[in-house]
Amino acid sequence: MILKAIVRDYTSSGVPVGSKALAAQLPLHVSSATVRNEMATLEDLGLIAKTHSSSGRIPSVKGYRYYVDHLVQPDPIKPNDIDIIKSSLDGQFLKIDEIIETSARILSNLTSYTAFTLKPELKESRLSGFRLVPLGKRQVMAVLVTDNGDVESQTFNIAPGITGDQLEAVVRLINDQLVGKPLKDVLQALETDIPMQVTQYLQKPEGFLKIFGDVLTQAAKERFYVGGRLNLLNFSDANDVDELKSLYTLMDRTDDMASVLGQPTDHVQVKIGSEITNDILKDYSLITATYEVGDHGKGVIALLGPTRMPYSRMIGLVGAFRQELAQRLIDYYRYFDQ
Amino acid sequence: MILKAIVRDYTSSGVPVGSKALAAQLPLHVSSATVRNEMATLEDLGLIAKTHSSSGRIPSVKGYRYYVDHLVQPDPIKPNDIDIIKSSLDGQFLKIDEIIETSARILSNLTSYTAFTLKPELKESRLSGFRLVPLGKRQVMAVLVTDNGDVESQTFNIAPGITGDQLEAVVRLINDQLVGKPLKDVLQALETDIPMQVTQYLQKPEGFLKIFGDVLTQAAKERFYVGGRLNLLNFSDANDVDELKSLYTLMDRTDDMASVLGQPTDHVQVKIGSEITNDILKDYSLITATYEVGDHGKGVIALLGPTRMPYSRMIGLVGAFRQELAQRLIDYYRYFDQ
DNA sequence: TTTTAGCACTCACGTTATCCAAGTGCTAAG
DNA sequence: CTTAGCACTTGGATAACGTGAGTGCTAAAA
Repeated sequence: MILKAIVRDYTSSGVPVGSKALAAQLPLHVSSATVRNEMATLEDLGLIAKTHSSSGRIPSVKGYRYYVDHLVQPDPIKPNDIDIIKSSLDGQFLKIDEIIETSARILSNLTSYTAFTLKPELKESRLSGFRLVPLGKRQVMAVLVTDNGDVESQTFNIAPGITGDQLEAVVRLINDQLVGKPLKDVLQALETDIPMQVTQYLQKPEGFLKIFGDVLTQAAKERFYVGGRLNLLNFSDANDVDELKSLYTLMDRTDDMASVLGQPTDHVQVKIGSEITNDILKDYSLITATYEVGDHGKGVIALLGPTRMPYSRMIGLVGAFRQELAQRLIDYYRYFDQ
Repeated sequence: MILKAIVRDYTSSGVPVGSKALAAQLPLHVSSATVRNEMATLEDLGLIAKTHSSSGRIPSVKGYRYYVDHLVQPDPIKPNDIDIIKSSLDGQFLKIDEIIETSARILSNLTSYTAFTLKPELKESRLSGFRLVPLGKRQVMAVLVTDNGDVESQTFNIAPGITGDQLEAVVRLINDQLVGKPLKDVLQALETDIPMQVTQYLQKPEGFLKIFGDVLTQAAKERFYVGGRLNLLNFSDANDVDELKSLYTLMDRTDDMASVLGQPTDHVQVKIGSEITNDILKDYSLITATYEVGDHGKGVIALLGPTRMPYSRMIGLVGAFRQELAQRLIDYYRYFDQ
């Protein structure tokens, strides 16, 4: 009960909490001396710590962990919040990416933290088609489609002397050889076999290979959205510019972030401080959750905030949001699939 | 001479400069008392100011202005810098946008400030083609091309019940009625005539209209790139989070930034502090320059830094860069145009 | 055995005092 | 017109001090 009160107090006030204030607030009426004794025990257990020898206590990572695992009860979501979520997700979306991106924004607005969303994915995607669409005299658009329904495109200019026939031959080559293969394999083929084969049709294949590689890596990337980047400025207690910089840099490295999020196993999962694999985030906490979209796979939402975040509220919020989002996406697919 | 020395000193040290240090440094050998007298005059003229009653002097906006207009001589660019520029621009680019984007990055790296680049433009662009490319069962890609060579595309899902014929009819409608018109006019037509006409072919035209509107506004936007956003953290002396936030927000508002940059008339132009139209930037300085790409129009590069930036170096750098970039683009066009 | 009152002790933090270096304006002499 | 001299101002760094919130420990009470 005391640990719970300490966590609640500290996360809401940010000030180390002392025995007296605690005693006054507890449902039990015991004196501050009693509380002090208990606190000493909690400290021995490593659940709380002092900032200096005569300060109040703050929860340690272990303390937060225990709180989250055994004590916290998620706040029921406020009607107001659920309204905001519902109405924000209510728009007319013509592609899932829009919904996912909007989700990151909603979640960050609601919490004043930074939110991440990953598009639902069935499995590792495979190449299902590649095309070159001529647009003008020299302009061509490369379009790549995966079996997950992701589309990636890039326009580029082609060097003079290359004919439409040549391009068609190359496109045929790609489609014949690579359709159906996982993108990873295709990327690898691009390093090995493909260049040689393309030389049959193009004298200088570099341009084409570059563009093909670009759309390919683009498509192979996780569909990853960030909302509320600027909120980092609020709660990054460090005025340390360098730390902020590396944080921002990290958030733009899709791969790193994807590995930080991992594939959460639980519905809602909390990683606290040093539990996060990435060192840069060792003073933050991360709430991750999956959302499942029927047979269209599952995605991830996540929330990054200070270690001393109000967990009960945030866990409740993320829990509610994952359900709303899943529902919204199921509706989306129901409409377009049929 | 004294003003010049004050600006040079202050921009490099950041500390208000006093009469004694100044006297020691000047090519003339006069005493500090003399310098003090002159400084009093400069202050009366409003060219320099004190931070407090017994402090050294710092240049005022007016002082910087005078310095930039009459005293500064741009540093010749360092061989090292020119190498960096040349080699960074030397890559294999298949589209101008890549070059422009890279430029922003180079410029920001070189200066540790924040850089902006605008793609060269001939004039206001006009719609030169619109297409819908079917990709899968329900997926369609909308592609819009302007006469400036800009391509904008979006994929989206179409509601069941819409046939290929219907879409083709709509595409024909768009192309018949709107090709050749300035994008602005097209955007306006989208508010007025078009919706009604589209209803002839689609019962629920909202989806299509949304996507068409999206690619259209996207294409109508200035092609605008920012490099070194994070550098703002270095020199924003304000630890004021809110100010930083509004700065970042501003930089993402393409329209606002475009209006801040204006269409510079001179080759290299300097706007200091409150001279910048936007209030948020009143404590910063902006160096803008145009670069001309033969008959492919002209673009803008810009550098945002603190008011106390080393102008001579920055002006020299931007001047050199605009030429390198122009040359690089001319080469680019020469290769792909022929 | 558990709880409590009492008390000496610790430490961060805000306030105040003090000193110092760097600078200024002004006056009178060169 | 320039300069030496001097009294005066100011921000910033450092130390001294008091205060309040908190602690641990001991001994008495429950």
